[in-house]
Amino acid sequence: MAKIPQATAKRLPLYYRFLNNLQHQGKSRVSSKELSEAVKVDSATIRRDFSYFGALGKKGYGYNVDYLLGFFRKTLDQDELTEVALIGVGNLGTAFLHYNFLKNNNTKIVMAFDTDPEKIGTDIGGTPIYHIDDLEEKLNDVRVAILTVPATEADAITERLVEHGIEGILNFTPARITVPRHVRVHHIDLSIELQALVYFLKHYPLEKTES
Amino acid sequence: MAKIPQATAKRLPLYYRFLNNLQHQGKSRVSSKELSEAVKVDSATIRRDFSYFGALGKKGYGYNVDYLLGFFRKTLDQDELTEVALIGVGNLGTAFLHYNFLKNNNTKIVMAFDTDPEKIGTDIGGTPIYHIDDLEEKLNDVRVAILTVPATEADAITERLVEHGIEGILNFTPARITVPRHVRVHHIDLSIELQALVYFLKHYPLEKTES
DNA sequence: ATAGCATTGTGAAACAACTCACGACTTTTA
DNA sequence: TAAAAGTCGTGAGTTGTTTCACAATGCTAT
Repeated sequence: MAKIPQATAKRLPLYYRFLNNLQHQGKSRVSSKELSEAVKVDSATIRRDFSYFGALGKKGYGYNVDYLLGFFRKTLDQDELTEVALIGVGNLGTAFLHYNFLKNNNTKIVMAFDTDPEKIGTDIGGTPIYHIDDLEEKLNDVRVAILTVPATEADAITERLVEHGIEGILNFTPARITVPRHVRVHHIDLSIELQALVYFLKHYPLEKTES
Repeated sequence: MAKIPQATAKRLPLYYRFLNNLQHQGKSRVSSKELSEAVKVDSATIRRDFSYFGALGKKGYGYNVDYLLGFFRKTLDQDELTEVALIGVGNLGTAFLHYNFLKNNNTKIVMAFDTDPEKIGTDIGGTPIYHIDDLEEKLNDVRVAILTVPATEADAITERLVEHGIEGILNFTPARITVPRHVRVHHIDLSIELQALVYFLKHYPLEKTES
């Protein structure tokens, strides 16, 4: 399968989720136009995105929901479960643990780590919480971590994760962590997101007109 | 001031924060190369970003931290405080309320809303929590909202926010909310971010080499 | 002073993503 | 069966962003 643009890849889970909803509603067909309105992505972009996987639709008809969904399930490895570790069970971490039950997910948080003795040994939503000291012992072959610790801890823990052979980190701390090139890091910086929104509001006025 | 590329605008808060750190450390000069290593952005990109604001550096020397910082302070409206309302005081919402105290921020959450009677009337980190029924009464001229409610509530609350004249929404629900064109919405979908990371890990192998 | 070094600022090229617009084909309607 | 309507898939153009690479210039050391 040829390489898909990254921008497209980021939209796939969105499409997948919506198609799932449609299927549950019993809808069997959908057009790029309908999809567009629901997920707020231009219909031409949606058609282009789908076209990277071949001709999935029928002219004059649209897309068959079941077929499309089956296709995405394979493509997104929706069958295969990726195990994830959560580091840092503060408010943000806890939010993730509750999120965990979200359907249509090929990922599962299978363990969490913290230092708070109140939390160690308990579980949240079925996910056990271990002491961070036991990281190496418990981690086994988990390859993906969500980092929701205080920024000051980020570097030290990253180093341990890398040492253990982690492959991907979803970093919610403001620290820009340093990793070897074979480790993929996605940064989500909540403070920056808010500041960026505010900046755009002030400097990039939107149209005055209606929805 | 001419329009700055959006990609650049999103990086400004990052630069700003790091420069602030440098200043606190007493450093008075910095090069694009150093900056690059710290924030993980290519040094040419940093120079290009800065160049949109004019010639801020000195060849052969780098940038003066104080000067640069002063410049950004103005540019990012760092003096002006933007008030923000938080809708939904679950785990994620609570995380934001604790975040609130983050320095170097031109934004402040000044009120929060929920339906849980346990929470109404209390405050978290100094931010009062009101009942969502009182949204219109309390909101006053707050123009920006962070939406951390269950997905099922997203549309109804969005409508009320829009009706009240909100200008920007940072949406953490998986729902793709519908708003008039003059309202700016940024979506942050935690589940999608995780799935995208996993997808990239499987389909976009990184170099084997060292950091 | 002067030589050598470091670093910026930017033109131009490369890359990535989005959007338009339309031909081709299918479905629907009458 | 024929005409009309709907929708995909995509070539080509557009826009936005990153990166290269180097001349210009100021800094540092002696």
